[in-house]
Amino acid sequence: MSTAVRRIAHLDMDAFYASVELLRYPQLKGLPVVIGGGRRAVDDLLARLQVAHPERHWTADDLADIPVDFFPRLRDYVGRGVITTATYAARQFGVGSAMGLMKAARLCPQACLLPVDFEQYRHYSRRFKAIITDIAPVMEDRGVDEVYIDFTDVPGGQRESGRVLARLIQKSIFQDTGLSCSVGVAPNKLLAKMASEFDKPNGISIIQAHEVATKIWPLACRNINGIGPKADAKLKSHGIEMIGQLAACEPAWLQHNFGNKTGTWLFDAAHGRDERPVVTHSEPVSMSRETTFERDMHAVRDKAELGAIFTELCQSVAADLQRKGYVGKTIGVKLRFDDFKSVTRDQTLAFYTADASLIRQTAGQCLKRVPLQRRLRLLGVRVGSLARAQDDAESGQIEQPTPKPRSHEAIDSGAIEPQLF
DNA sequence: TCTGGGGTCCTAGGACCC
DNA sequence: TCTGGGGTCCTAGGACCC
Repeated sequence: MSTAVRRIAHLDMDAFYASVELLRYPQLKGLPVVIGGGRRAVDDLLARLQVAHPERHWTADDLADIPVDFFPRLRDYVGRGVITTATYAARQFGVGSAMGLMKAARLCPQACLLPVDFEQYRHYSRRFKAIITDIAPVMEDRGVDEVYIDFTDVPGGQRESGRVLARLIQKSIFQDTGLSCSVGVAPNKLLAKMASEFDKPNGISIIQAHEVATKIWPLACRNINGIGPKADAKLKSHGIEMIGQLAACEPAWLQHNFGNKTGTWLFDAAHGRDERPVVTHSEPVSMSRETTFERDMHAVRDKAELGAIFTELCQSVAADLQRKGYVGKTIGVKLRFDDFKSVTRDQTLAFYTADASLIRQTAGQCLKRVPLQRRLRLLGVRVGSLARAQDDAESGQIEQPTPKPRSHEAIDSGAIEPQLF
């Protein structure tokens, strides 16, 4: 087998959505630009255009023709959207991903606001990934703007500890798309991911196995992919702020305080140990659709509107399943209330389906098990326990009539009210 | 001025079966 | 009648990631 040193790269596109938008609107280069707001931002934008240029009827398809001086500004936005991404110029103002647009508007009112165009981002995503696999075929998809690449057995993958190959990939992507990315190369995914953050944008960073103490231990624990806000806060409550401190903990103490599995993982991660392979293919586990309403909805007063949205969500999930060739048998709903608390309910059928009306019917049963006193801000529909549609047909498990739910005290007792759907 | 949408994985309790 | 474990499936919630 290979005697080569294991070298894993993590490649992260730089401000991906924003950079794609700047390809389309180069006149915005260097200006603070924020992307987000969803459908609402598109509608606002079109409304502005319609007022400014009434001689033409503007639709979402016309956005590429938007006149330079009519980019909407953050200060004009009203609504409950969040920022999906922001250009580096906008980040200077403290504006960033997941921040509410209203808050961002106070920090940087002059920032341009662009609607999210996932079609376009997916297009560029496919392009840069195709360039990578042409050069280095063992690639793991980590979403629209990130991948892991196994350099170990790629010709040239060992030169300068991977730097030469990283540079080649970086250049090839830029030449084809005009987009830049940052790459980290290390002995494993955990370290590679951290390395790619070291020199952004357009950087290449190498971490060698012996450099964990010097390059990783001085970093905050939060930099470990997998330590989120909760785990970080808990570590801090024990006085553990830096990865070096985590590495110095007794494994037994970590296991006692964080559970066997997490404790072991924390210790290994702090020492830069990670044996996970680069996974080139994976099957989806679930598909879902959800929507946050423009305003909080009342189960009774907005019954008709909610019902229509609910049906639409079921139809969307069904369409997604059918388009991608999957069927599922666990149907579920998700609700978020005005106090931001969420609940889920699901039900597993005795057979697989991708049928919109059956999903709607089953999801409706789930919904009946949720107390609906509070107002709703979000409704979602999920289908899990997926199987490929063909496999399912071959095994003769295609839709059968009556779904057989397990015991449902709440439904049977009729205790839940007000009832909907 | 509150906080999107689409996912994965883990935990934990209960049902149910052997 | 009382006593076990072990294994799997289902459900609900939560942490985390992009």
